[in-house]
Amino acid sequence: MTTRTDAPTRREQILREAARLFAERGFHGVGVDEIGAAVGISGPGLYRHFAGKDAMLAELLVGISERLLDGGRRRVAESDGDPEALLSALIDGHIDFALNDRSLITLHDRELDRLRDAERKRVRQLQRQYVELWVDAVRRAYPSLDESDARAAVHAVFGLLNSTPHLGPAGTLADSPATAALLHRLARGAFAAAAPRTQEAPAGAPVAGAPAAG
Amino acid sequence: MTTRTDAPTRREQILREAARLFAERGFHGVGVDEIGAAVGISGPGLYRHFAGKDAMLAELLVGISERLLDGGRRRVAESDGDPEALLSALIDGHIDFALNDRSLITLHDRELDRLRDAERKRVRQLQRQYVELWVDAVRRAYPSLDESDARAAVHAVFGLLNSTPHLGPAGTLADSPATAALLHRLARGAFAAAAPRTQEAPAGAPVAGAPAAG
DNA sequence: CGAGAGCGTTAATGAGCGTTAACGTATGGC
DNA sequence: GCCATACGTTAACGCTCATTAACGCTCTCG
Repeated sequence: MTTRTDAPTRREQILREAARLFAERGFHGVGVDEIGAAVGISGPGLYRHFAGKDAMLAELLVGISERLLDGGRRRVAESDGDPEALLSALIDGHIDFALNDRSLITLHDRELDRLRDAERKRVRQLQRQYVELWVDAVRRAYPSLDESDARAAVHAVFGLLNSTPHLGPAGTLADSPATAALLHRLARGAFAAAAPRTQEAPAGAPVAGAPAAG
Repeated sequence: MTTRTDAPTRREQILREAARLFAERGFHGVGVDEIGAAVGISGPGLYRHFAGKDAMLAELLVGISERLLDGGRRRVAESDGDPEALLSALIDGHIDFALNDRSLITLHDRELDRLRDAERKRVRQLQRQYVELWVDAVRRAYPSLDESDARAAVHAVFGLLNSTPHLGPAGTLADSPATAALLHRLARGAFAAAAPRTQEAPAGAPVAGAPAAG
């Protein structure tokens, strides 16, 4: 938790506002004038800080992916070996991020295709590493899960945790500790149910309806 | 399952391709020429079938929302009163949709803001009704859940089920019945874990790490 | 003081794109 | 046979918008 005390630089200010606007109306739906206006300067003034609109998006997306991966790695490193605790820590970390940076979460999987090849590859690689980090943790906690199921479950739980933007306007009770705890329970419950009945992970309700789909 | 046998009309053809393209590159990222090319006509020829690009998006989004809500209502009507079975049926229905119409799922929560006021309101209203239908079903299955938690859980499970676009390119093993079954288990597990320990819904693993989020 | 870096401004440029105009071509009923 | 309708076409038009040009202001450092 390295908290910053110095004032946010103009650059950071721009990035934050751009993230908000991109999340609200999409990359193509936001004009540079609008971004400028959001920080009190107008239009082309942004070019003193960024090479272009694309560069802002790239920096945002790469930054998000790096932060997520770094956080995940840190938690793995700090883990004492208890797989359950590690999984809980990963979930909490992701929830923190999802609740505090909703707009970044929205961007993360929405505007990736708008990047140039180099940056898109880099972001995808970071995302992949983050996913695999989770997959390892999940499989350690639920050894009966095979790899592809674990990966699908991880993607699904990301979808679950990233649902925070749909919880209502930011700043309401939606981002309370209670919501964080609820999301945590949901994620744990999902993982527990992913493993097809094992002895060490007593999961799932007594199987009411036949779950077979299709 | 009202299967159509007659050939797809040009209109439908256009809608399907537009959905795919919008999902891939975003509404603003796709030009009318591109949509036209995808169905073998070019650019302005589309205007014989639609009033404009906006109209295509509107018809897609309204259509999705109506289909989802109708399906949900049908399953409620067909329910024999068993809340567990109803919830399972709703989940299966949503999974079917998510697996078979990935691009529509993607559009559903991504491009809503690009609609004009009237249509946006209509879509939101349909979505709200669909959510409330689920909330009712969930609360019947898990009476100990209070309403706002149930609603948050429903949104989260939608996020979980709608993660299918992230499962890899369509047509792979990702949209197999096994994946559907896995998603079903994940959703049920999440709901079961949402309710804070009740006697009738034996949920959750033996609470390994302290789930409190910081 | 004076030079130059850092930041902004407004005006112009130029491409992309949704939409409309104007103009064919088949088809099917009277 | 002929007119209307359905469905396309290509060629403008006009607007939006990212980017660049050209031009200040205001510090700070020598």
